[in-house]
Amino acid sequence: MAEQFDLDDPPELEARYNIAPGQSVVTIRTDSAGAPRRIERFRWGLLPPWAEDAGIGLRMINARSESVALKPAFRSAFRRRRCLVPADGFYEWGGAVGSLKQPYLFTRPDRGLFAFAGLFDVWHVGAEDEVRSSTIVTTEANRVLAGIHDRMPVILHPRDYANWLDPANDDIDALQSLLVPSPEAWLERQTVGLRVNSTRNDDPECIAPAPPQPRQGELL
DNA sequence: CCAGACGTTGTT
DNA sequence: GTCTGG
DNA sequence: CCAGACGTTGTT
DNA sequence: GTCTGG
Repeated sequence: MAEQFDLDDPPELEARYNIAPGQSVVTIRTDSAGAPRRIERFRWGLLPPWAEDAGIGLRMINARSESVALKPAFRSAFRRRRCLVPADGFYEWGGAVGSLKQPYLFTRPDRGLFAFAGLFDVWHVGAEDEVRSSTIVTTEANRVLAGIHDRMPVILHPRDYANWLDPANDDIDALQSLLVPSPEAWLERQTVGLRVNSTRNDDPECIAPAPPQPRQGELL
């Protein structure tokens, strides 16, 4: 689960529209400030070395910025194994629509890429095999999320990528100070269809605007 | 000291 | 591994 | 995160 | 309610 790519010969990464916890995400990290950055796929859901089974990771898909420096599950990864998780959108779920939840898509206004603050870890299975996994740091939501959800993933400013990635950076306070809600201008919100709620749907239709809701009294 | 947890989200 | 609770 | 299953004996 | 699968 640590497929690695050559940055001098960048791969065509398949587009994903609906990534479930436990599936792989693309990550960027580096061994040192001077070393080349690596693109790798890590399993989403942090598996600390002491995990007894891979199921632990499914409960570690996010790490709270407020406590990430102290929690046993994340502390060492926060100190020494930080990464970026590039994406051009994320979903959050708002109130119920009948028995289902309404998903919303958040993107940059220009639909460009951003980078989540991520952590990774290495879980050893026996002497040979290992699983590399990652988690995404969350923080208080900004106003673009208002009324939908009170948490959001941390989106790093590009000028902070190098500091975040440098494994030798041990300025915990400075690192922690990066884990804040993004400026509102970085994101816009769009209502998308309920098909996002099933991770079996992973295609461009997931990010299409939601079909208009027929209202009561309206003819079909 | 040993044993047991180690997490987030959202809900009641 | 490391922290918390007892 | 959300959706969907969650169970055994014994057989239409 | 809680666990599993995606």
